[in-house]
Amino acid sequence: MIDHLDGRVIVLLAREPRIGVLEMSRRLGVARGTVQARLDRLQSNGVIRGFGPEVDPAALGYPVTAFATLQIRQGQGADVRAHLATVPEVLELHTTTGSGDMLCRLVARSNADLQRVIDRVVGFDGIVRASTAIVMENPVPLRIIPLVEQAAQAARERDGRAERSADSRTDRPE
Amino acid sequence: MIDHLDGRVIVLLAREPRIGVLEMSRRLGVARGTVQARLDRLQSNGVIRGFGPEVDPAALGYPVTAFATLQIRQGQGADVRAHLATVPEVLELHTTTGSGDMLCRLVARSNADLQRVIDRVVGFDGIVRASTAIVMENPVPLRIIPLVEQAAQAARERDGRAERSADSRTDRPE
DNA sequence: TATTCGCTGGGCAATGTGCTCAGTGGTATG
DNA sequence: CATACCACTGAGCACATTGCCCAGCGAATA
Repeated sequence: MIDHLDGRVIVLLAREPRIGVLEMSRRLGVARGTVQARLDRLQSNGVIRGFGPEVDPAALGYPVTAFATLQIRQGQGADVRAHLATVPEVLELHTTTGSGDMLCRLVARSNADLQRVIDRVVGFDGIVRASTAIVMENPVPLRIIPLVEQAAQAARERDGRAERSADSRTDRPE
Repeated sequence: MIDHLDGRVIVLLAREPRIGVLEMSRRLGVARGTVQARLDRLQSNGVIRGFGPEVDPAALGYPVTAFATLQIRQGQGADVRAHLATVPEVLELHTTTGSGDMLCRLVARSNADLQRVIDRVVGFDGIVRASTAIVMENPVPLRIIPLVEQAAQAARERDGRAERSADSRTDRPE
């Protein structure tokens, strides 16, 4: 999937997002064209979806986050999805196995405002029941780097010794 | 919190992340320095946390996503948090109100692999029970733009008519 | 009225970008 | 074994962008 150099590119990019290709090539000890090519490949692979700004809902005035588990009336799934997509406070929606049918992440301006949001969310015919859990703390914010490092490490071991020699040239660790 | 111009900056940045400040200023019809200043302010405000690459776990070889609700033994919260932070497959962790005590997002290489991940997650003393919901579909991937637009619109209405005249040129308020 | 603040529009040197090229060493294919 | 292919290197080039400076302007504020 991705090799060790790819991993280092991603990690570096995650740490200093506004870094340029040239500076990256210097840090990684490879040629500029190589970094360029890796980046292009990672993006066309879909490994890197984009570089959108990470916006903090709290700073936007929505400090309350909650997760709602929804039970859907049979056959209404598509309508419910479309409905939820129109609610800006619904940041994310998944269909799941288990007791609930859908799980969505909500934000609101306050606990009181959350009531309004939930009313809007469940105020739709196909939704039978909703159970909500308000987020108090977020000890591990959404992260990907540990997984990238694990994937890169796995690649290193998979391609293993065969790469070692080339490795010392193309993939020097920092 | 943010005004209309801030909103446009964020939306534009979300749509074309690799765009430069100069090109932005052209698109938005304002001076380069203005965009520069707005961006700096948004970042120091914490509205924009960063521009980290968005990595797709599926493309990394982790196509299975799940949400686990954990029940924690009283007083073991801190230990559990520390434990979960060491598991790369734990992408996110929240403490919540409601029947569970924590909610975490997991990824795995397969359904079978998910078992391994869950075993690792719950294989820790402080965790009493875990209930897992596997994600089937993701009709609304994590998004923020609708919320940004709503916040920007709210600002526009809040500062309202008073700003109208200036608006067409400077797009001010805060 | 004087001050402050945000925005404009311009100019400047330094830097980075997109692009191209030849050369090299591994790896697969015939 | 020879060949083609692929990824990487290192270099060069024209061009655009950046970071930084400035003076001027209008509106809000004291």
